[in-house]
Amino acid sequence: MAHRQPVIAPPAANMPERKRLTLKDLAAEIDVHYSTVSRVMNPATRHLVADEVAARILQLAEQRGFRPNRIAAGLRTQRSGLVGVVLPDIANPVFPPILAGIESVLARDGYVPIVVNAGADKSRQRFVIDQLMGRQVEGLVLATAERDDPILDYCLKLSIPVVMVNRGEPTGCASCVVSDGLLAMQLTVDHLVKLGHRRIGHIAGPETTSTGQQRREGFLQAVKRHRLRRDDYAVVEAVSYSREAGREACAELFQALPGLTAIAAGNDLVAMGCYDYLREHGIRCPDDVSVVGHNDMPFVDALTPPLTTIRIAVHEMGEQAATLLLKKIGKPEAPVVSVSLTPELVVRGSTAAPR
Amino acid sequence: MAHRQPVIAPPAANMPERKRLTLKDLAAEIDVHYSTVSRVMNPATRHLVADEVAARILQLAEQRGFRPNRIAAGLRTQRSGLVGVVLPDIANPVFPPILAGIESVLARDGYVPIVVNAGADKSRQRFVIDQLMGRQVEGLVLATAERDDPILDYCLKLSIPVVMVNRGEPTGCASCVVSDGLLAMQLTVDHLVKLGHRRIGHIAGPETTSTGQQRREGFLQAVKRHRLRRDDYAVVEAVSYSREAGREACAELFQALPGLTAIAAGNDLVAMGCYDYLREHGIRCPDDVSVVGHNDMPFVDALTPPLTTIRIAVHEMGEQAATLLLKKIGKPEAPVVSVSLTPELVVRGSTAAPR
DNA sequence: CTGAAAGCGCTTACAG
DNA sequence: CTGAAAGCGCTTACAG
Repeated sequence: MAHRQPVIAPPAANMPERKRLTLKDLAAEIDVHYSTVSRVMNPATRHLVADEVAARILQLAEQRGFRPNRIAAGLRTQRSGLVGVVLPDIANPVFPPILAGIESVLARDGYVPIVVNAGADKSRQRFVIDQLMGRQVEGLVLATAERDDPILDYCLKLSIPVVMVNRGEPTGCASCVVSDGLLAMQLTVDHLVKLGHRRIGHIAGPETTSTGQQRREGFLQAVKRHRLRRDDYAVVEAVSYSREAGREACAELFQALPGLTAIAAGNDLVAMGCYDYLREHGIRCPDDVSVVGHNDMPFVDALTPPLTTIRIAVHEMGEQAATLLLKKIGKPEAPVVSVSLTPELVVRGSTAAPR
Repeated sequence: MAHRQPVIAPPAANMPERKRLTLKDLAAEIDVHYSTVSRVMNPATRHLVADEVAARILQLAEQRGFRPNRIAAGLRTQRSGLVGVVLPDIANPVFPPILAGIESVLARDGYVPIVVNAGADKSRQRFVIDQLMGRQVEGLVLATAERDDPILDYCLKLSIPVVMVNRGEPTGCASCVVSDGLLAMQLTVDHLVKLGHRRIGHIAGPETTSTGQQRREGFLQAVKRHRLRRDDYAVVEAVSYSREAGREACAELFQALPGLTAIAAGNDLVAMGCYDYLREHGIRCPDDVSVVGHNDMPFVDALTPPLTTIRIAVHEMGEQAATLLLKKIGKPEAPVVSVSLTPELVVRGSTAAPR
């Protein structure tokens, strides 16, 4: 039912058919050269102009609502003020806050992000990056990184500043900012063990992602540190970070580790898949099995039971990524830096002592 | 714990320190005029060039990875290929899919969105729009619209193509695409009445939003159509679309309409606030009170009980908005159009017959 | 079919 | 302190 309503008023013939103003337009009005106006509009060169003249120009510009054309300026200065942000899937709730973080620090330096949803397909990602390059972005934030990602090589070959966010790449060829997955799993397992659990499964994220790998590693380190016996823990891999994959992996995990009392899920979506499985099989959480998530997505506190999970510093992640990128843009020989943000365990209702 | 790792390899001195290629660079290599290369790079003018020459140029361009500078082209053609998207809050889960929808249709025409998080403050929104204007955006998608929004006037004065999304503005000065709130509430109340409810409350969104207003209106129409008695329904207003405001408004509603058996919430967040209130007061849902949300946000099916709600065509909303905007950009005298998308009731576990 | 030229709106040495 | 000029990388009439 898409109903249309007709035009209310015909386009007024005398509408302010304003061609956008230019330096020349303003200059003509005050009878100075347009280069003078240019100097005044840029705070950094303003001091080159007599105060009185500058004031007059500024006032006129304000009054006319003049905004210098950044595209023209960018062409001349070879700086577009644009940064590309490549996302695998904007609908994933981790990304909005990361984006907000990125945007907030870019804005401080007059940069603006172009956000593109590139999906998981590498050739599509490459296409999208080409587009971005055509638009003269000065740098790229990649949230799509995988192990041995060809896209990263591609960017490096393009010699464009890049930073990876959320997922890293262990090669040290480009900066990245991630949440510390080793520590996260450490916190998770510590919590579970302290509650008394001795038989714990982990549902890992895909091995192609750095997060999946690192959390798996962290889990393994943690159970060993607690001297769990080989046959008292197990890891299965979810084919993707999704609820459905979580449900399936949960079934597998019960096969692999019968009698388990706790699950460390690869992320919150996977944890929700565990909830689904448990409910279907009449297994109560946390009474029979405890579940811990990862990410602290919005509203996981409203699940039943409220999900115990790892909170990652997602806004901060975006800020750091943008900061690093800006630094790299300003100084291409800036060192490659790998930032690892400290996560935090949020204990809610999905974990309890085993029976 | 932000640990830094040193540079792995020093920047190779012989790195492809590639200045970005230009038309002239390519032209020089094949010994044609750069205007010829320009004609070839643009599919629309390609036919002007001899096939053999065109093929050679295309091949070289491909080989060199040449991407024409869209900034320069934009300056020359006065078309930036940029569209601004102004969001009140990107963290709100309605927006990501809208954004995805917008982006997908923009991409078809070679446009790209610049997304800015402008918050709810009008002067900040104006600032952000000024920024976007400076970047020569060709049009604006506003997701921030309110009743009598001064920002809309501002855009109109700027005479830049605008379309509003998610929230509308009844003045008919600019196109908008929204979900049909009247129908939504109709569906909601029909469902509740059919279950046997006769004492129904509505928690409306803020009156400053078109959605809040329209849904309230829809609720009122629907209860009247069902001939509910004046004292068998009530409306209270939540100060914002948030869980906390929902919880507070829910308390008020129980004051205003004691013995109510069903709540039509202004949106899912508000519905979650109702869940909170009910739980705190030992009122069971749906046994004692049924709750219906609005939006079908991700994961509300995982709440306990799974939320009955109104699904809005959120991706489609973005697509339509972008389509309308592109049309307006191409033809400024295009009529103002108001698109209203049909919502759908999704029945889950939070509604049942009253006891 | 191809080249030469003008110009989009800026910035920024270079003179004066 | 201000002006005049060149040039960023394109597109597109205009000639030929």
